[in-house]
Amino acid sequence: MKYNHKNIEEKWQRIWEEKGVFHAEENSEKKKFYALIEFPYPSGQGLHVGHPRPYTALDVVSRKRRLQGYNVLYPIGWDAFGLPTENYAIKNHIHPEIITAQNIARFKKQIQSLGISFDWSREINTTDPDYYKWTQWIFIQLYKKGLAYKKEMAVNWCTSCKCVLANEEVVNGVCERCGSEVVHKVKSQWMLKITEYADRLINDLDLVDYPERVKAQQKNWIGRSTGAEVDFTTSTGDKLTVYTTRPDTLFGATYMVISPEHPLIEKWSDIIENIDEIKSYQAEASKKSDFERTEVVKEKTGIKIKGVTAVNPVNDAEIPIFVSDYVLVSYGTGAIMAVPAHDTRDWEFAKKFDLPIIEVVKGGNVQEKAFTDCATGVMVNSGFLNGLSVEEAKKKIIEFLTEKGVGHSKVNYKLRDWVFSRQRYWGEPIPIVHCDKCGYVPISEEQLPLKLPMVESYEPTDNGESPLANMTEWIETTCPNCGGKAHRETDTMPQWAGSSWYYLRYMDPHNKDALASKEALEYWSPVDWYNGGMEHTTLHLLYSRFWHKFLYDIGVVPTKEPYQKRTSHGMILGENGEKMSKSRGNVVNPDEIVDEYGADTMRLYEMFIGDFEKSAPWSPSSIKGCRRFIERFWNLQNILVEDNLIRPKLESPFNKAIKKVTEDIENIKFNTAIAALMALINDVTSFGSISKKELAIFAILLNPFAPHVTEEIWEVCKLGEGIVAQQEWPEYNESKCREETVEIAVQVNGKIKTKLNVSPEAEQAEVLSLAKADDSVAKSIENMNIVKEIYIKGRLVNIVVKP
RNA sequence: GCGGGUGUGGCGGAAUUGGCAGACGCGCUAGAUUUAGGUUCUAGUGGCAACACCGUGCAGGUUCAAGUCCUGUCACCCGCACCA
Repeated sequence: MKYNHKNIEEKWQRIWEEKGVFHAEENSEKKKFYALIEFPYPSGQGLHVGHPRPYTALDVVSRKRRLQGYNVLYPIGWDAFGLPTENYAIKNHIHPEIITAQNIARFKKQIQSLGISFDWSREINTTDPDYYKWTQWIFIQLYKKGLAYKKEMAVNWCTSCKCVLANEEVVNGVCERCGSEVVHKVKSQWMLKITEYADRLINDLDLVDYPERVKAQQKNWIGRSTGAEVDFTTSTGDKLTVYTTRPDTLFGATYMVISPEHPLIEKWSDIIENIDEIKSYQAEASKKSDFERTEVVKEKTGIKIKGVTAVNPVNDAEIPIFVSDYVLVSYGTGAIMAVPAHDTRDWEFAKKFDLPIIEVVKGGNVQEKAFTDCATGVMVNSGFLNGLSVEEAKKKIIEFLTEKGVGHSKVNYKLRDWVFSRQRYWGEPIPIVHCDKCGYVPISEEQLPLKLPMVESYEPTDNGESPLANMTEWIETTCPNCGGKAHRETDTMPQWAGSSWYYLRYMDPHNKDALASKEALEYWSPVDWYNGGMEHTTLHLLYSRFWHKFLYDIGVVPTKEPYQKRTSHGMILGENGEKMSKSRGNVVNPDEIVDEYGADTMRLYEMFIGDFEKSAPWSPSSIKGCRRFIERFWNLQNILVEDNLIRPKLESPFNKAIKKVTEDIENIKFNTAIAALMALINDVTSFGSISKKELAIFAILLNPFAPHVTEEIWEVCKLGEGIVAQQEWPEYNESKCREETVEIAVQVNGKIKTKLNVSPEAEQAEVLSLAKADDSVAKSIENMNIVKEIYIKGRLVNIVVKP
């Protein structure tokens, strides 16, 4: 009876689909469980073996939850807008819609061959107008609440994609997607005020169960810092405001630095004596790409502004002002007070330009290097702050500044508002028109969806306009407000738009009147378990938390947070330990594995490969071990006996296995759950037979990992009513997990001498006398004084002796 | 520099409150079955000639007992980074 995975797997996939076994129930009385994986981008490459890892993991959880009596929602869809499809369309002159449909068909077939228990009746697609209607609707709500706004600003411009990027999409100064150079370009862009939610995005992390590394990374990205804004007056009579986290060091501020883009330079252009020099510095700074600006170990550069000075508000000292690109225009106020004694960057700058360094916190040698690690120090050279601790000085100086009206405490964030426009074709059209009279006006909600027009060419234009800009008939429209002439916005939304709310659509995917019904949102919210990649922590995960909080504020969703629990899978690497990629030539296609070994083997190996949260290299030979296990399981029917009970000898192995598998799945320790099942099969085969009852339990335990073979054996061996997927998850009995005898170690002075088989309940005296009866133990304690005797029940005894 | 993480056999990886290091799998060795290869089964498999001894990145410490706790240190990975 050789196991024929092809016939059997196809058969069960067909049965599940026909019976709708994995469809989430409507109006159910059962407790709900909502499991979510990040929906894939259907690329032209098809799946590689990394994709199924998270799908299988949450499939295991979902299948287990169904067996535990939950109404489970485990959906899938397609995040199908995006650049690769558009680029392929341009190259091959095929409409992106057609390519998307082809790619989806391929992905779907591949995923279905794995037997993942997705509810395909709820499949969604972000490029479907019935879907993006609601993406546009959310944008209009954001606009109405003042959270979407248009701004002329320097944006990240990818020279190859010819498109604007969000800060989050720029990695090491290059485009995250294509690796090309990113430069700054001033453009009018749609922006979303994610910064308004910065505090809540940090604080509400306390409400959710995310891995520490995810929380830390989000907090780090948002970058909240508490400090003060301080106004310096200048010799021109202007106010120059700086942001500092160390207002306590104000007496040590010996000069100021403003960024090359600071607006006061323009204002002072007639007064500054060396304006030409400053202008050329500005020009140089603006030419630099992000890549050059972020290059490490760069020496500080800068120019002193001649003809303008500032006055330190605490001691009226007159100090010089410099222009330098080490001060960023986009953070704080674009200007700093420099305290070289206690800041490394200021110190380097001061040394180079020979500026005074005044120690204001005792403890370091500030002429040698900046003393920055000074949170516990005492203030010196600081007038009325002298003798205070840093903490006290901070409070006191803020009081002082506030009273004088020259400063106040201030919270700052590294997080920037979200650049939301893309100059591309294959995205959701932004549902706004511009009217000369009324300005920007959203189109009326009845007119949604605003569909993408069919065009001949999707080429990005060289002048930085979207391809839609050439579509005159589509652009020209009337103003929904005044009925006058107006033209449509030609930019589209970024790929992150559709994925910022898709989990809500799954709850009620066919709803025509709302993104989802109130009832569905109430019943299914929040997502109970969301698994996704670490690379989305500061992109998708942060963006969707922001949108969700907004929807909560306007009363659309019932929970503050979208995802209750987040886990993150490790990457599956190529055989050579490197990241799988086409260019490295180490990509493994799951189709080959499914074809040769079957979906069950593939699934099992994906889960057994290593710790789910860590990356692991693909190993073709290790897969064989999983196939062997499936076959050994299948062959259990050869030693099946008719008994319908668990035989006493196997009570402990079965109870232990149930406990281990039950707990390990919850703790995302899939690898050890499988190891426990392998250990169980070793116990059973060495015992020599398996009863119907035992095989039934085994089949249910293994079912979440290997659903096809377990269904088949259930049917062939007539193990019970219905199919495995409709059974109940087995219970274990803690007291029956114990063996009749346990092997305990016998140590003398912590060194193992022998091992004993005793009852787990054996008393100390009994075990010790047995231990001392052993030859090697007796030899070790001969002529020695016994100092101490330790007995840990079921584990070991240790006899401590001294000469 | 800041934040997070990881170091255990030839390989992937196990190890509850400190309590037998190496579960489970791969690979390897030997034997059985087979015409052969493969498959399957049985036994073995941290190092070493060893029942001694040595072994969880390295150096100390606490303890009857340390992969696990403490102090110091090294290496690697991920994220952020001239963020005032």
